[in-house]
Amino acid sequence: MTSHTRRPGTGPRQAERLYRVVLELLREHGFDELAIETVAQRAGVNKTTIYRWWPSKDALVADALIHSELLDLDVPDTGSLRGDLTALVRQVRLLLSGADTAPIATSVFAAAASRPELAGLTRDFFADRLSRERVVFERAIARGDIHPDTDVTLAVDLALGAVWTRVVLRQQDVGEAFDAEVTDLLLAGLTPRT
Amino acid sequence: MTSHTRRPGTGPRQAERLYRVVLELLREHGFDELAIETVAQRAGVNKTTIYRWWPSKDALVADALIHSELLDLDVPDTGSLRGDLTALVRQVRLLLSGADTAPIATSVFAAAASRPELAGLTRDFFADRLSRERVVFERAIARGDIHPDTDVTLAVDLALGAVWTRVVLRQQDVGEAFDAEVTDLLLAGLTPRT
Amino acid sequence: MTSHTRRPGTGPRQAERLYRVVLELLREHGFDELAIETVAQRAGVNKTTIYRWWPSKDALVADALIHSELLDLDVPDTGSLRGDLTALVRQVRLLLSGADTAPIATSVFAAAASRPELAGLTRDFFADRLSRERVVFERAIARGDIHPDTDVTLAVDLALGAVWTRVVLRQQDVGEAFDAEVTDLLLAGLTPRT
Amino acid sequence: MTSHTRRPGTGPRQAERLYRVVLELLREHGFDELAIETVAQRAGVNKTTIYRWWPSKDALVADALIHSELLDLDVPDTGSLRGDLTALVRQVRLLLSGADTAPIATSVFAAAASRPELAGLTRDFFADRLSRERVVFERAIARGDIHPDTDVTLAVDLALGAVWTRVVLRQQDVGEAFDAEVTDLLLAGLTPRT
DNA sequence: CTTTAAGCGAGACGGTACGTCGAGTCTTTTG
DNA sequence: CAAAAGACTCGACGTACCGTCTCGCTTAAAG
Repeated sequence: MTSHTRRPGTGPRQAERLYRVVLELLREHGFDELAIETVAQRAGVNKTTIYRWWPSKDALVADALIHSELLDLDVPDTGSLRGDLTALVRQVRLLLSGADTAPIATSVFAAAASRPELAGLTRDFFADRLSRERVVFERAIARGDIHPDTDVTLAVDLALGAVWTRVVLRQQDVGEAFDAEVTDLLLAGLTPRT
Repeated sequence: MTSHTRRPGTGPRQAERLYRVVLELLREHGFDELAIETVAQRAGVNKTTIYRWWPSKDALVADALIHSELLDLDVPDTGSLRGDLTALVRQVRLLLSGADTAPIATSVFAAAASRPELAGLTRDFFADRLSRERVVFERAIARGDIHPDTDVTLAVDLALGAVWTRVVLRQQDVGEAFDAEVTDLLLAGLTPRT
Repeated sequence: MTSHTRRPGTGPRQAERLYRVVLELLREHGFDELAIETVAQRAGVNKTTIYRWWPSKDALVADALIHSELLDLDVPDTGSLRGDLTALVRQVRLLLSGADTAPIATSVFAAAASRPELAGLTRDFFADRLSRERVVFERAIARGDIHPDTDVTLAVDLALGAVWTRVVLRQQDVGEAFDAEVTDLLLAGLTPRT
Repeated sequence: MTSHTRRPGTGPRQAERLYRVVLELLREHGFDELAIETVAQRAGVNKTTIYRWWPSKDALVADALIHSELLDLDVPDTGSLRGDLTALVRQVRLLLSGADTAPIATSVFAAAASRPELAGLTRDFFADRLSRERVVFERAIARGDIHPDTDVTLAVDLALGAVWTRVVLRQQDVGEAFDAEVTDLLLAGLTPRT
């Protein structure tokens, strides 16, 4: 995220290639099955070279993810809180259940539960998301759609958590309908009563 | 959960001891660090004996958890939906953040994301919970507190997911206040407007 | 050398095969180039199995040598000290310069200079030899050929050392003539003057 | 030994420093443990720089030794063969067992057994010594102390070898007495009988 | 009360990946 | 443009667990 300015010719020359392979392998086998040896082989890079630059598999994976677009977030601006919320839920749902992203995202965020180095990544990722999702709520407050004191974090946690629970814990497939349902329930809870 | 009726003298004689050790080790190091060799050593049981009865670490852990009281749920009946909901959230929160249970529950449920054998356990566990939590909502419907068509699963997913998100993904400590906040927001979403 | 009586089915089952391979590889490449991985591969044995029984390459090599006939010594009894001495020098010369034995013996004894585990082997080997060579001198003393106070160790060291120096340090090929020359000079030094 | 005459400013500018470090490290850890990487680090020189000038560790060590005074020999001239011989044996003994020189000399000469580049050094060293030790014997011959046809090489090999055997192979500490004993035995063998 | 099968302990093994070390080569930058 | 710095490949190291197999001893219920 920060771009360390290094003396030229310095730093891991094969980083790009490695990141690509890491993401591929994550997609194919998930985080647990990811072996550094495999990364090295498939990238045509020596194992030693990997260990020279990353102290652990976790660090490498974290870097690969940070470097990828996988965790990028589009802050929606549809004009209504309902539209924006639905869009947010949809994004998370796709991340956690899309064929390409699910194996990566779920296995990494899950692994983060017991791995300090990934925990950092995960915390940052969700904090970063939150700070940008906040905008959506601020616009809603400005429009008078919801109460100014709304606990944004809590709302986001409910929405995000619903997706995680349904998709990861209950292992059920859900579609667009789910986005709407979550939005509805949440909206009902947030919208001030007349 | 099903209790296989075996001819007596049949089946793993050391099961109890093993389950105890597994839970101890899960508590101390989490699921990832749990090694069958360690279980065998600490239980004073030969590794072969474990493999005779359980095909994998996952199966052993699943059995140990099923056999324990760790995942038991007390269906609350406080007289009000608010009270019941708060109690439910509280239980989950304690499970996922209590010093004794957190390392076990989070590491196992997280691991389930990529391990079929644990996935079954997890799915069953949450399905089982859900079927019993349902009662709480049925009582509320009977009392006329919420609409009869309420999507109970969705409500539970929001509540449960909020806890998971906050505690596991954001890695933040929360207390009783959180239970109430989640309950409030949810209740507001569920309660019919005049 | 001692044959540990073990409970049956106990101990390294592949020892024989490994010893054979170790000696082969020593012969082909010398001690320095000997890699445990290579031993394992060529013996069709897993690396782990080797490390289970021998703590180090040195220990394995030591065992392989002890187990072999390579270091065996034939105590000569030709009737004269000259004959016996010549035979002894000859044996050492062949050991240190024979196509089959030289790479093994020289590389191992040389390596012993800086490796405690081989040092033991080497010391024992030469001590053992000495104690048996002593007989030759005792017979000579009995015959009155040499003085009873002859320093046997010293004499042996001169003989043995001459071979080592010429063959290993000077890297010169020598033949039977050398045995006789060494014997002559030594004999002249040992034989009492009239 | 040969001092390559180079155009000034050409050639390894850090040679002196490297030689010093090599000798230090040899003294501390012996030849086997000597790593080029360590030499580079301790000398504050890049590894590449070393490889530019020396094709291998062996070559570097050989040069370092040639450049040092460690292998220098003082040709003794005490007036008697006995005195000269004792002095020669003494020198070798000190070289092979002195705290400063032993780790270097034994580990390098031993390694030479299996390393062509060091073999050259070793051969040269002992050949050079021999040619200078020869003087001692020539003086003795001139004095009529020993027979003109004396095989000098053989005599030297016995003396030198006795030290190597005792010190390196048998790993025993010896003192001045040893020098005298070797000398005595040898002298008895060399001196013509009346 | 004994006998017989289920359960178990003990020991050895092949296998995969780990994280590290050092050798030696190649490429890029700098003085 | 030569020398130094930096990145790299390669092979082996010694370790940790995995999961499997064989064999012979316990032990407890059923005859």
